[in-house]
Amino acid sequence: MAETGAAEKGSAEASGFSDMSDSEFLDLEDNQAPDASPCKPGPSELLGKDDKPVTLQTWKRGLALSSPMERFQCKYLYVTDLATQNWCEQQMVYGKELPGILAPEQAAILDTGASIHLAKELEVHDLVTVPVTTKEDAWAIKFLNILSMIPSLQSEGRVREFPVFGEVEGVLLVGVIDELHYTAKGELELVELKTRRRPLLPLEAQKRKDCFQAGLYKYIFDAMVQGKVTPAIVTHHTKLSPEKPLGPAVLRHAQQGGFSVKSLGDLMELVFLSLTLSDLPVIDILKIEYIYQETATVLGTEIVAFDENEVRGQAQHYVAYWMGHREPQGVDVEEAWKCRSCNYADICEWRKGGWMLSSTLEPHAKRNK
DNA sequence: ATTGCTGAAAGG
Repeated sequence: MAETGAAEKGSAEASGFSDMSDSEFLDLEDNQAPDASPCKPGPSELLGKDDKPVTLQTWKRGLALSSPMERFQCKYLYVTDLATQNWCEQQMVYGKELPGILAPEQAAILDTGASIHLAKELEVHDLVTVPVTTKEDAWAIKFLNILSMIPSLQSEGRVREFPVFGEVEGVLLVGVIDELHYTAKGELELVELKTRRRPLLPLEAQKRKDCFQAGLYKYIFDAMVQGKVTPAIVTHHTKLSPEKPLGPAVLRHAQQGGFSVKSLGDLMELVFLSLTLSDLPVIDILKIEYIYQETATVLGTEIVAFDENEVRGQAQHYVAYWMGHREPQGVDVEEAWKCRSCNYADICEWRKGGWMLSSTLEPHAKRNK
């Protein structure tokens, strides 16, 4: 009785999925662990929580292999993984190693943000619960969502929670764009909504992280509509089986949406064609909106200047950690204030050794002051 | 194959 589930977000007008209850979806959200991630927790997972003993091979796979990508057993990364890395890479790593230790008040803030995002989404989509058992099913839902959203965007001019995926510096990056819409001028605008607990403008570090996140979305979305994200690339990273039969609920759903596909491979080809032949432009404008959670007041808006080389350069730096090309690093001394709100501050190796040491061993800086 | 598997983002 696999209780796996996925929520399909479809436009009511475009696909006629309007009459399904969303209560099931909400229950699903409540039961979800806060730190879901495409990576297994790593070492702690290998200590044999079921009856099976830890084999030498498993041990080696878990600990001796070089790259974090392998150690955490990830096939892909989330866009938010890299964004979190931008905030503090060391904190992101601890988050992967020791998941699920979030302070209650932090969790509450995230929860409120998630609710506001969901409410926004419900303004333009209906949520449909589709039971899935395999990862092929789960990806099929993602693809069906794209297939229904493209015509929605082109006819109604707006979609929310648009799935994106693409190869960035050798790894597959997966994410969801908050909102895409056409402006009055006919430009395609991405909106990244950020809700805030306090009615204050975001600090530079916050903006930097959010701009990077938005930039990554554009980088991936543009690649998708330009035909650079092929079914072969996706299957290569995810190890999906294009010929594996899809679950009955997923097949039924595809039919209801008017898509005659018999396999995941068909579906991927269809998505590829739809992305490249629907006259979708690249994203023209990147906008970040900061909203006060309590009153829904807009605190600030950032229009991000997209610099492809800049985004790719940053991505390259973060991916280098995942590939095992370099050790993780924490924040610079100037940003040590971030540690105040970090759950891992007291165990942080970077704090113990790294910056504290390097800052006291800077003879020139000391003497010149 | 003994060899599996993953909603992304939620904010600081």
